[in-house]
Amino acid sequence: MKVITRFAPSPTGYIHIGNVRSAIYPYLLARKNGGRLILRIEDTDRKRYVEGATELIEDTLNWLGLEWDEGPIVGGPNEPYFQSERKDIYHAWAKKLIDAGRAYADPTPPEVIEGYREECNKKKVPFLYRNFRPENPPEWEPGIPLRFKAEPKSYKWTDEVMGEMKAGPEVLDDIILIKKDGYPTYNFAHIVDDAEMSVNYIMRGVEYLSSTPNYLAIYEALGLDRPHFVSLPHVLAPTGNKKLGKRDGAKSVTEYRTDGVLAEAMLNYLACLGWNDGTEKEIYTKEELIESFSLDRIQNSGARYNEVKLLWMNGQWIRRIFTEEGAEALYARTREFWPESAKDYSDEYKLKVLSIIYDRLKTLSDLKSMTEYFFKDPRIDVDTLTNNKFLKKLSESEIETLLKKTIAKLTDLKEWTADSLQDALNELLAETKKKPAELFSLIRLSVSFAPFSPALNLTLETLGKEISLSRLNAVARSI
RNA sequence: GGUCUCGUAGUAUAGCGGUUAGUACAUCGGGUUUUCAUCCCGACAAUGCGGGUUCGACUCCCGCCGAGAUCACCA
Repeated sequence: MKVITRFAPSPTGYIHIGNVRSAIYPYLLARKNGGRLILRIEDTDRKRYVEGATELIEDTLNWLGLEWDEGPIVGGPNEPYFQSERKDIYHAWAKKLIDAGRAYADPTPPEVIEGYREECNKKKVPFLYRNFRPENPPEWEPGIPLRFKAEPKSYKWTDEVMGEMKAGPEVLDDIILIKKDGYPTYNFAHIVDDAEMSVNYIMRGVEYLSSTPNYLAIYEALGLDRPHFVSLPHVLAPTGNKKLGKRDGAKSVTEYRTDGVLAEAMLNYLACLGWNDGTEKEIYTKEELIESFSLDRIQNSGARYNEVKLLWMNGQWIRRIFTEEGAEALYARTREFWPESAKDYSDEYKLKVLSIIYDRLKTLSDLKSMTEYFFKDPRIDVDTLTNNKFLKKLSESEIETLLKKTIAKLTDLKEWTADSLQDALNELLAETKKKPAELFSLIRLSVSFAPFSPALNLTLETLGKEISLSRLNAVARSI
């Protein structure tokens, strides 16, 4: 049987890291099994609809490389893929239930229903609407909610993650199928759509586990085959025990993107949060994820989101792309991350800077603060020099002497390469009888005034002879 | 409150009746001619509690405790 699954988000805002995982797993399942992934937009709640949210979802999926086989943009045999455009379909299916005596129009005003609920709470008995069914329901027509007519019975089913499940009649109730505004509820719409679209694997958060018996009753009443159910555990917020949500300040996937997190790292981290293949492998490409994915290794308890590990993984990916795909491949992804001052420099120069700094990056946006001195003369601050832990035992005149010797040595240097610079630096060390910590710190700080920088010979080589010497001279004059 | 789910170090996890309970992130220490980072080495650190079953339980069963989900004309 061909696997057909879907990602069915509501366009109510951005996609954050807590909910993008329910797109990743269906994607992996579909690809692993040569199946299909459908993207369906569940926009039946007009009050929560956010303009532009659909585009944001599509954009996020594209960035992560989660391409869908059917849905908005790409189309497919089951159009339309927006629930708001499928009203007629839901009404036709609702008719089937009405004709079978399994649905009824319910004109009861919300306040009255609320009264029933309070009454039950007061008596400490569970509130079940089926105990309050209206005596003579009218003919169903638009403007009146339509309810399912539940039969109190027990259900058993299998959840691919949670295992064997069962529920008694006490959870079955007359849920709303079609709202007063004519739009279907999620509870009804997803069943109809999944049936129409031949979806046979439903992956969604565990919060739907408790509602499953009610869905089972509807499948049954409609004579539909049950799909496979896959409940995905929640991603928990960094603190507390709640699922990660926007109110915890859950960042959108887009935000991480602009902060210089690579799509590969994001996909890798999120896929492995709550799933593993049983090996000790940590870094997975998308293809490796597809290859090793399996439902039975999805964790059944919530996993806490840990940004520190995401950033570690991002560093791993930055280095991996550099060493395996090449400096240009990494450079191609850095365009919007350079400091303003780098604007007029050549690609060649920036590529050179990137190749000596890349293994220090946790995110691409670190480039902004870490490479400034390659593009713009740093502000000379003598205190930084004299307060440095290696330099503070040197007197100002000693510093001046060392700088002069360095300038003389480098001025005479014929060839300005990493190797010749290293040789010259070593000679200076011998001639001045200074420790590397002292001499190198002095030179490093004089040309960069940065808290850290790449190996000294590489920094000087990249900066070039002219700039290196002019910066050293400028510092020597300021002492 | 009813119903359901979950419970290995701070975090993510491996384990599937017999292990010195493994790995990664984090933390701490050390190494690689300066710094920061990478890389390498090392240290710290866990089976929620109580009963069973068993020669033996993290692993199977029961109870408790703790955490979460759900009980909407939201999805």
